[in-house]
Amino acid sequence: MNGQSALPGARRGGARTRERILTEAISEFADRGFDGTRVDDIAARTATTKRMIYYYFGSKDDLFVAALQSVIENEVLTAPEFAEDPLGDPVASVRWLVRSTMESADQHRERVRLLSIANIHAARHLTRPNEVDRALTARLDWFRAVLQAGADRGVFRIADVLDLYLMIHAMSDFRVAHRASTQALLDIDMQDPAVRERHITLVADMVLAYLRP
Amino acid sequence: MNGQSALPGARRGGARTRERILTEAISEFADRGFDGTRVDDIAARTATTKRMIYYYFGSKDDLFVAALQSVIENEVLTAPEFAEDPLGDPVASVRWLVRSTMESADQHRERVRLLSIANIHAARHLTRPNEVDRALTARLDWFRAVLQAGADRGVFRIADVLDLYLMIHAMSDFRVAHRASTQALLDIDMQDPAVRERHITLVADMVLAYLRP
DNA sequence: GTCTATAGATAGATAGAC
DNA sequence: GTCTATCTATCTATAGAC
Repeated sequence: MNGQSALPGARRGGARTRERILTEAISEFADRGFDGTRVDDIAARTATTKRMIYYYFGSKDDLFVAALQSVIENEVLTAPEFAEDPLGDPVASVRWLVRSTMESADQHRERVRLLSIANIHAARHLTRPNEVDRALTARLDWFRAVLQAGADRGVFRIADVLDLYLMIHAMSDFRVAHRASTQALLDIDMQDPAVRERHITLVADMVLAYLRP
Repeated sequence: MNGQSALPGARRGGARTRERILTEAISEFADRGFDGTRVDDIAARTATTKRMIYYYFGSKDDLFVAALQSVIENEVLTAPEFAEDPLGDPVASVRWLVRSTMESADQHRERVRLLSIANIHAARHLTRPNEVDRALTARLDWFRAVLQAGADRGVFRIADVLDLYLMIHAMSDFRVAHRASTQALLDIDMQDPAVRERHITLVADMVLAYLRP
């Protein structure tokens, strides 16, 4: 809008640079962990220099905070809309939740790995933006309504929605975060789509069997 | 105790030094991750110097390999003997397996964290000593016999022993490895013994409900 | 087996011009 | 907003005496 840095072209250029840095940072952090990642390497993978990383993000820590927040937001915001009416078929709704959670973990490998890395550092990089908070609350509310509808109709027993949600996520994330050791110790290939389908069915069956009155 | 290096006193002293290094390495690696750990810091926590770490372990990588192997062996070797006869009560046997797996993860926090860290680095540090292999095989054989006994008696359906074992471990390890983020995101305190008991019951109920024909 | 001292490389972060 | 050049600290690993 003026002759200096606020021009649309400059702003777009800046935004693109910032985004490219963030993209490469996510990839490097996910592959090498926080301390294993070199700021120089991230810069080398972008079209710019290291100086821009500090210009936009201030520090390596803050860059990781931004990377973690980005992948979480991205997963939450691209999550499929609830395909099932919580007042419709409770069994189909639970199956849908399990499938979408497990497929989402598989598709957002970097979110799973970054969260795992953040936990090693006591999650000091973890923030919870309002958008994420809202999406999480909405998801839990939906799940609660599903369980309530099932209980009202006598097809589900009473269950703790938070604990169930936690365990579904535990099994989903573990498949991605512990891929290497599971291959080495149990010889299970979690990248195999057939194995994934088998696990989706297993987890859905476990949850539904638990919920049966 | 003596003048030279081959005397028993020296051997014991050396073994103690090596063990002290390993103990502190496990603690530091578990707290800070592989690249976040400083060899100097490990040395500072022992009664010796950094030089001894290289004398005994050769490199930081090999020290991590030894640390990971040590915590895995330690957990496997201190695991409780099968308290249940696989040909006895299948339901009680499954409950016992779930409880001992989940309590073991809680008690061997460093094993869980080191394995999580190893997975970030594609498990390149993970070895599988014969002793661990034998214990794992014995455990799976026992679980398979339990499932078979249950099926024979018509109280269990046919199930994949490996997948079930995997999911029990997923839920056990996740509780420890993702403690920080679960506290932040879902406000669940997994260090609370009451919560642990709730989760042990939940997981056992899920598995047993799934197994019901 | 244990120590002091240090090599050699590289990390995160910044100065300052344009 | 972007670049080159560089500071300062620190890291893994080793040399070499005892």
